[in-house]
Amino acid sequence: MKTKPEIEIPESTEEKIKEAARRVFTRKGFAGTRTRDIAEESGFNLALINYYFRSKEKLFDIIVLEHMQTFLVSVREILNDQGTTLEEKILALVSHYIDMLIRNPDIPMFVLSVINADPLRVISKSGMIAVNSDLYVVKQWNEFAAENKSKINPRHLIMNVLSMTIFPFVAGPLLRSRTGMTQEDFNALMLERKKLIPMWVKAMIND
Amino acid sequence: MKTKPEIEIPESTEEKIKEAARRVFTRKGFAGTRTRDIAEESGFNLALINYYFRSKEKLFDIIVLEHMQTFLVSVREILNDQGTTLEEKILALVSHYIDMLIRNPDIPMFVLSVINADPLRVISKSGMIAVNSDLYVVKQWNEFAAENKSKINPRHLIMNVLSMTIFPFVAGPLLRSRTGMTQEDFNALMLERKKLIPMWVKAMIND
DNA sequence: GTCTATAAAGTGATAGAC
DNA sequence: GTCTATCACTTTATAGAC
Repeated sequence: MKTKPEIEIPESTEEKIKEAARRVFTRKGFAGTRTRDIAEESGFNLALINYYFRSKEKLFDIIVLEHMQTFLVSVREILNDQGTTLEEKILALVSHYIDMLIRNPDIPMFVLSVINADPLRVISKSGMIAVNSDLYVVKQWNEFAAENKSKINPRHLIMNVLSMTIFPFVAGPLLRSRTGMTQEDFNALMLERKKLIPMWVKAMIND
Repeated sequence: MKTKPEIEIPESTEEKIKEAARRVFTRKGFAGTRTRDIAEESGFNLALINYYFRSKEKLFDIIVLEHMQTFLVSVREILNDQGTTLEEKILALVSHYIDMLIRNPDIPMFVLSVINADPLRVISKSGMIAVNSDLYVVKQWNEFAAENKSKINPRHLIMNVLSMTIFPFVAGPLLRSRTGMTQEDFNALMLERKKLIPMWVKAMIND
């Protein structure tokens, strides 16, 4: 068994190409990206992309899977937490998403584009590590609704939470180009929403 | 002066190609569309596309402009109406958008993709027939806020209205593929929102 | 592993017949 | 106006040198 080298190995070529691919694919999509763009962005040659990843499509699938995971990871954990109330879950979900989206503002547009281009394919390829009806939050909501504490359709509720949280990032470039708002102004506005959205949603739940 | 023919002329070749282009571009974007796809979809030959529109890019620009207009038309009119209250404007806006989006569910994804790909280019090309600060609604809001009737930041308000109205259509394919919801179920849910969104927004305005 | 060179297929646009 | 055929160029992928 070989020992690991003592010092941190600088990023491998494979990893560098993958990162370059992530940047270019995320910005320009599959059809809009040429393997040459990725090669140039990575600082390596065209042939190396195929050496490491066999094809443009296989490399793209890897990026899609990564972004899906970024998008969905820890959501299940939040919704399945048996130690938090419904309201606390919404707060945690919104807060988690806004922090993540400020770090990765291009992901939602990318993910939605890919899904709209071919919903079935993405779901089969990514395994769709998603939110199903076994989640604790579903049981929790049913109990809550049974006690007649809210009449809002849970589909509207979840739609509103995700809409108010994610949509501003999808529409960000439009908003900024129209108002002259800087990236920092925009991020500050989004951070305000971490507290505001749960407040608005609470009002919806309580009629 | 030549007289117009008495009977309705059937759709011209030019118009048929444009409609085919609209369908294909809207679904697959600029880079993902081949001029051959448009030719096939239209039932005509490749060469005719260039005969009528000179290039793929020029044809694309026409489609973008059309969709921008569909997206923005009558919004200005609604917001500038001096005979309606703020609440009535929100109701009219949401109602108008939901009806339009049920008829054209693919437009928001297309428009947002194009804007995200190159915000400045789109705005210059489309003239961006948009909503500026001269609108009557701005004056109306300022008066409303001056009377201390609401403390909500109008940017959050407009973001919420647009998010809750438009985002479900962008995320529709994802939602439907996960829940097995049919197109009709989805549309019915959206129609419910014509009344619900203004109600929720009203609660936000009144703290 | 990484490069250059090139094959193989695809793509936007046009020439020219009808 | 509409078609077929083809040009000129791009793009993915691979072969083969180092």
